Amino acid sequence: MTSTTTAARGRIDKRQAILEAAFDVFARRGYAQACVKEIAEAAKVAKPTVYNHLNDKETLFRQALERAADAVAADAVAALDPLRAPGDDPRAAFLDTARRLLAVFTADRARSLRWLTYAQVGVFPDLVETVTSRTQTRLAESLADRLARLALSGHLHRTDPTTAAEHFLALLTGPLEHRSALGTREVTPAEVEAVAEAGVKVFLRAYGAR
Amino acid sequence: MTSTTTAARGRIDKRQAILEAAFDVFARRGYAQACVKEIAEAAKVAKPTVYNHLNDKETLFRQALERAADAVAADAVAALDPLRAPGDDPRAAFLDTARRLLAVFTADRARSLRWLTYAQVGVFPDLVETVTSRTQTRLAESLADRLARLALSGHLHRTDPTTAAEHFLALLTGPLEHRSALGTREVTPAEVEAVAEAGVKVFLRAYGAR
Amino acid sequence: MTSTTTAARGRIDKRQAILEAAFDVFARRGYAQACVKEIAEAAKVAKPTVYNHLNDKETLFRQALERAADAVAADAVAALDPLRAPGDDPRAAFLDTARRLLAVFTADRARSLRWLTYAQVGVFPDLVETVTSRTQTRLAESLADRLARLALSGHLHRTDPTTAAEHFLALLTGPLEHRSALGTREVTPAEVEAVAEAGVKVFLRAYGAR
Amino acid sequence: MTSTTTAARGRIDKRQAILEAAFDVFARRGYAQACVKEIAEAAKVAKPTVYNHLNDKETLFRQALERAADAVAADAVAALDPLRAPGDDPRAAFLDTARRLLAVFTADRARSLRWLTYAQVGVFPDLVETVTSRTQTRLAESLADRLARLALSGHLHRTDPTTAAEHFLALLTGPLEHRSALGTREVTPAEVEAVAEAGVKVFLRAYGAR
DNA sequence: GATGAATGAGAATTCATTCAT
DNA sequence: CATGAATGAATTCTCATTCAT
Repeated sequence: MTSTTTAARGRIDKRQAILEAAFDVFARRGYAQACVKEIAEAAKVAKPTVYNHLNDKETLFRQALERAADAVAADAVAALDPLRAPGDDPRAAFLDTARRLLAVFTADRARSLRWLTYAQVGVFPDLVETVTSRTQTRLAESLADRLARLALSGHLHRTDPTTAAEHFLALLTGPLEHRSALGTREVTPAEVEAVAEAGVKVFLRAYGAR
Repeated sequence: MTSTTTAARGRIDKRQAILEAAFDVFARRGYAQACVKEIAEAAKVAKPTVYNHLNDKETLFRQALERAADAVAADAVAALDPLRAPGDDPRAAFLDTARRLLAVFTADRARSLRWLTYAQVGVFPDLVETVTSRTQTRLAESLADRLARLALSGHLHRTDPTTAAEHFLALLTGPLEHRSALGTREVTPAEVEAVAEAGVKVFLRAYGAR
Repeated sequence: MTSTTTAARGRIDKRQAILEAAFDVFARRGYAQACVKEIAEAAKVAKPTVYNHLNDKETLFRQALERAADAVAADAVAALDPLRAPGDDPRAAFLDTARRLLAVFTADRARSLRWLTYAQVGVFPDLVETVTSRTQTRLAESLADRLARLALSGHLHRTDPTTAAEHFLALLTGPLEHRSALGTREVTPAEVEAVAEAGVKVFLRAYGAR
Repeated sequence: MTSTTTAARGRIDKRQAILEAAFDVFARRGYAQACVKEIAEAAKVAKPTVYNHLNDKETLFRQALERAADAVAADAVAALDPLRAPGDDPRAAFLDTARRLLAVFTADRARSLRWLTYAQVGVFPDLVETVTSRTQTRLAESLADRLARLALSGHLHRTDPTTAAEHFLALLTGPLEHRSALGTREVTPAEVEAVAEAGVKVFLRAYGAR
């Protein structure tokens, strides 16, 4: 009865488990240093099973990264929610968004994704395209949309929303990357808060109404 | 006497040649995919010679990266020169600096250095420290120094120069990385110019005097 | 009743299909390079079905070869028909037989069978026995029988018919193999005809009456 | 002093040893079943050394076969020597040659070479070309040359020496292959002698002077 | 000090074969 | 009986590293 369902789910589950394990191992070791054997063990599957589901080490890597990229993108875009209905005080909405975005960016998954993507720029350039378009670009565009509405409603100075979005994100991620030394140093919550506040302040001074 | 000198210089030259070749090959292939044989060939030396000069593949990598980091850092810090004596129009000085910095960041060496550093975050975390402290940190601090002087001399609003420096750099590198898709897409000179101008404009609107 | 019959026939058909597919794939790839998956696909069956019908890859190979050997042997022996009632002109009968035999030997199935048998001489020596006894030996003996009758009836010189049969076959297959470079080079019909004629001529000069 | 010589010879020796071991192992196991590890062990070398000298398993196979082919060819051509100066009794010279040729063909190396070549017809067709041209073709042509001279000197009937050569060889190898069941059955010296005598007898009856 | 040759360890990938359905 | 999924065992090949010259 449920047997087919179980079987199908079992297969899907196994695939998911493999991709998850793969992302973890890749994140820990890097693409080349990670070996399929270790991934298989982490996913509690036999090595050939990995090859049955994902033909290549390369495919495995790509799929794992794309999956992570989608998840990160979803989180990041969700972080823009406060800007939907900013109420009277846009500053609070921006600050809220900033905090949420920084939380997403400092989370393990996003950090690992950044590393892995960067690391393979030379080897799989098209993968970088895929990942960045699913994360950075999508996020930047969503943000640009919000900023455009805010400009229309008089909450922001009228300028190119694309550039404004780029700047908002840059003012958050730039200092964060700098302080965390590309994610190798722990950043205290206080520091994160400072980055958020400083970023929002500068952004609003440059782009705020009037 | 001269012979020893010549020999010593020859030895040093060979070492430099190896490190240079190593950086090129690592940049092209990535750490793990690069093989010592290829590096030796690129440096026109026999493989054991590489091992004579640099004990390990790891050592080779570290030294090559540190060497490149020093070069990039020197270029970047030099790009701050216009801010030394900004004259009457700080905007022009900032713009000049911005253009120079972007030129440095888009150059091959800096891009490769970024990739390689990011790529090995998981494997050699301390290397990231070394490289970032020699490049980003040093650059940020030099810039902060300049900004402090400019604030004192009334050319800038008085705020934390460290944060201001972070923001200035972020406003340039963030959009650049975004548009170049981490360096995989070519960025036109016009776009670079646009990034410089937009960044400087926002920076000055937020940090400019008055 | 009918259902059982149908089922049984279906089963047998499937078995035949598998063996046929197996022979094709083995012929194309060789024993070791051929993989069961490919055979299963060629037979339009699932892999485990192959194992249900034929326990082993080895069994599969043996059966496929034996089946092909029987077919080739039947063709070859049939090619001797003209020698049954040679009429007044034995030369014509020999020539006819020679042409038919050469046609059988150059056909794909016989060629593949030869290859595969030879190929596994070291691995399955007894298989060679089985196959050669079903093909070469059987053919040589049938031919010897015919030659004996022809000798009795005065159409041939009286000699050991076994040796004569060997020689007749050798005079055809030897040059054929030589000219086709073991079957890798295409042999034109004209060349085949030349081989047949030269072989028969020499055979009759040596073994013909008087 | 002799050091360089020793080193160079050492390298050459090692290469020869590898090729020899390879041929043995291939002959015993067949191409696909033979594993490089075993070859390396047989040659008393580390596995990578094999790869240093011969890039591929395929290259290894080809070189080993070509080497063996040259050796076999040399032996076979040498077996034709008696035909050079046949004296008054060509029959004796042919018989001598026949015996020698059969000795070459029944020797292990030639048998293995035949197997291996045949076995890979489907996989490396060009290798078959190479090997057969170095052995069969070369032998057939040398023999044809001798036969032409013998025809000119009146010892043989005048016919196409190429065909005659093919027939001579076929009359020897055909029965031999048949009786040895492609080399899997032992053939007694008496049988070999019988094959030689019968072959020569038939050949001379067909091609002898008058 | 520089080099050609050799090696030990390890990794991706493939495949015959077996479960569970 | 037929099949999709899973696995254990092997095998080819690569590479950092070390000798011997």
